[in-house]
Amino acid sequence: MEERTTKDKIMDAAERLFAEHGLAATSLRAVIKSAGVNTAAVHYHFGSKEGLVEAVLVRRATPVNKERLRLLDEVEAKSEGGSLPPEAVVEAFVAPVVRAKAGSGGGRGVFRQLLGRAITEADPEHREMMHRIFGEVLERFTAAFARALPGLPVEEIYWRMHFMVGAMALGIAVRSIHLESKDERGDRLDSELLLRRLVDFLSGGLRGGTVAEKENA
Amino acid sequence: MEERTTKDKIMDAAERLFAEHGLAATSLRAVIKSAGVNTAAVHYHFGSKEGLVEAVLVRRATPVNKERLRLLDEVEAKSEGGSLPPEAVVEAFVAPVVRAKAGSGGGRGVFRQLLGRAITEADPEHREMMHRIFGEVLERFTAAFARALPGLPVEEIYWRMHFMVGAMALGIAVRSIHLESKDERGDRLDSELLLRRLVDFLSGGLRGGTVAEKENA
DNA sequence: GTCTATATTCAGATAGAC
DNA sequence: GTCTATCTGAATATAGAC
Repeated sequence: MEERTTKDKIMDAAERLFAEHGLAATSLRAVIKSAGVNTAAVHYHFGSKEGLVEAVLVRRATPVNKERLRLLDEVEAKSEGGSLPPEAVVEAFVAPVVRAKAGSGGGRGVFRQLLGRAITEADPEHREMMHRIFGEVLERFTAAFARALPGLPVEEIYWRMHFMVGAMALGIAVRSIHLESKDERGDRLDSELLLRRLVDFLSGGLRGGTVAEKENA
Repeated sequence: MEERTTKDKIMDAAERLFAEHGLAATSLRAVIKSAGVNTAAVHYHFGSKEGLVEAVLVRRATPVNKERLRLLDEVEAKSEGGSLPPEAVVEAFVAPVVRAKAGSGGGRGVFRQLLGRAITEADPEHREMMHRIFGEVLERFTAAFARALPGLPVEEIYWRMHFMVGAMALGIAVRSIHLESKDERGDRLDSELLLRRLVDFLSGGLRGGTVAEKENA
């Protein structure tokens, strides 16, 4: 199978345009034109624009989530039942997203859009989609953070995971702005630098004091 | 002047709809209908949809930024030329946003949308607008963080401020989901709780180690 | 400053032949 | 599975009377 199917052509074009112009601002017409496929093909293969959006997101998120869980497994294996280093868990959570390669179409751009959506859109349908895509990973990491940070209430962990996601999202967004003049090698190096900065910041945040402690003081 | 002008009616309606459905998803038609004004009034007063968006954002951001600078002035005055406590600077930066009252139309919702936009939209026009609205405040706080965290390179401060903004944005977004069943009193209390959680997390993050330190180790 | 009416463009989605 | 042609609605924006 050398041939890129119509479905793939559509997803590749959509991903590139979503990353570049945003989800809402990208029309199916633009996707169709860019992919060089027939007008009716999108509805035939994906049913609706939302269907296409989800398909594109899932295609990128699947390997990223798999890598996150693989790294977390490694960290847990190394700990041999002892304590988990918070930095290592943070890194397993963040690194696969930051490193998601631009590849053909811009995986990072798609994640940037997706994470931005998590902020702007609060409707139930959208939350369901996010849960389908990230639910399992979030549960696994919530448990891991609970182990890495004994004594921190689960509710606090829940909030801090959201703070982490937000910080990561804006980090990726800002980086995408600073990126235009870089070649692939510079891109790679910048990824690692952003990752180190994020891990430092987030690890420090996770170790911060808690409201409860202050109330008891 | 008891009368709400047409301009105000439009801005109030737009703000409510922007907060509820998002900027892109809100049509001028919906704004016009909700405000009960004439079809051409929006273009007459604001020139375009973008003009309306900016007017709404500026109206909310102005008092918030003023309050941020007032709080920062207080913190700096208290320090009397000595060291600045990072937590106090963080709180001055975050509190006015978290506390922005829903009022008539949902100030917080508008900020949520705006911050989401900061992530999803990377086009130059949009960045210019953000700079017009937040540039001055960001410069003042960059300087304050530099004083509060001596030894931390300016570039690191720059990145950590972005991480803070992202964490704050997702915190506000998640809170807006958990909010529907609360009355005004519960709303107020939750604001303060989220604020404490954010300040704890962000202060911890600011104190985190740096890439440079690790490279020199 | 405000109104009605409308121009113009483009969106998402479908029908039905092949 | 893919094509052409088109429906239906909605978007932003403007013209020109009052």
